[in-house]
Amino acid sequence: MPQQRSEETRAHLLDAAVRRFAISGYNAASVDEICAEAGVSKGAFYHHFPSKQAVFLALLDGWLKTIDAGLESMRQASVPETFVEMTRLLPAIFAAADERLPMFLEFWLQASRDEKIWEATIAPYRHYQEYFARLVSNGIAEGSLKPDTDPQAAAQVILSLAVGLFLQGVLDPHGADWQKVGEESMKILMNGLAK
Amino acid sequence: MPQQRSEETRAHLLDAAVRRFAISGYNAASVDEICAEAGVSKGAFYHHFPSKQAVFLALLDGWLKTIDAGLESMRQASVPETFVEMTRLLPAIFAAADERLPMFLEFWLQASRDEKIWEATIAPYRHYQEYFARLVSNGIAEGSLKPDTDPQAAAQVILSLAVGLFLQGVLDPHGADWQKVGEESMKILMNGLAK
DNA sequence: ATAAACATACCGACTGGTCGGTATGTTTCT
DNA sequence: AGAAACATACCGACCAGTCGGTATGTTTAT
Repeated sequence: MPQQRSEETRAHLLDAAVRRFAISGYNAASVDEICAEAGVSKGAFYHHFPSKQAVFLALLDGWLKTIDAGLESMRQASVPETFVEMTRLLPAIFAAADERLPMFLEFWLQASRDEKIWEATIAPYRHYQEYFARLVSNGIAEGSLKPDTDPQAAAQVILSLAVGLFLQGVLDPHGADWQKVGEESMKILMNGLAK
Repeated sequence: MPQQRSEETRAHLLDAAVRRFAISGYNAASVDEICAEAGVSKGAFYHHFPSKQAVFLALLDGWLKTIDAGLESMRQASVPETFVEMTRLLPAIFAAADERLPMFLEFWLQASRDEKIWEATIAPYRHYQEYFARLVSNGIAEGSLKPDTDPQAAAQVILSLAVGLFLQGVLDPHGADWQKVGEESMKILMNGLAK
């Protein structure tokens, strides 16, 4: 019977890793720490994962899939109004991050210094920008958006705003009424893009 | 006349620290590394600074002063148009950061986990938000801005956009035409806020 | 049926290396 | 002389990853 615990142990390790990474950060959280929290030995850790980075990448992969699933279900819900989609998508994209965003950011920083890791982990995020750019293009074609809007740039602005909002919101949770700021930012964005 | 080359050595250490922090990051850059780049010994380092963190705080302090100076000179230039001030201020605020932003972010992440460090280092940034909020309030009073705009929230949006833009621009320098994105974001922002 | 042969899951002591910081010099200026 | 301005050697803690070993399975040959 203990033989069958394999998957369970792996799950425990992943779960413990999330918590420790979220609390201490990717670098500060030691493998020993994670093992202690998972209640297993270091041997078990290295039996399931080849390295510390591998656990993080496994977690990251899971979040990316969650986000993609959210994006897909949103696409299938087929709300015709592009702006409504936009405003609903921004929270959805970051809902899978929440308190885990700081560790993701920490990893982002390290990845930005290592091109191989960057390409393998962060670069895939770029397709969200393409999605927003398409929404903007549709809006222009429909005539609901200002015709001189650059879709690529606008998409970048939307994503930048989202990143900035959540970055400040997560790292400075007591600094502002983020609910209100979120609504206000959407209002400004929509006013600025609408024809 | 100060004894020996004390001030010069200190300057060399600060200069070396900036470069190493920018290249390797705050944590990864070791004190030995910084000393080697500065061409002095570890003893010299700990003669001038009580700790590794102290060097970083000294650098941070310098940047904050640079930013404040830029803000002040901008205020004295007394451009009456609030929006013009705004669009000019955003680059000014981050001009002093540029390639040093990643290490600042790394420190930000660590500070967010330690309230004392946070209050001493990051919290003072909040006064920029007050400044933007005042600009928005003025705009509403003048009648050039939508009257239902929440100044605090709008200021937060402006700062969030700036943070998001520069974060993406610095960390993903090849990802977009950041000049164009910057202009586009200002256009959208101004359109969204103007009455 | 069962024992031998093998595979998987896990343990925990240990290693090699790193790094912030310190203790103890030595030199140089006043 | 004596204090400031360094230099050098070293300490102790930490930490990712390794490795020999064990316990608990599963498969295969008889």
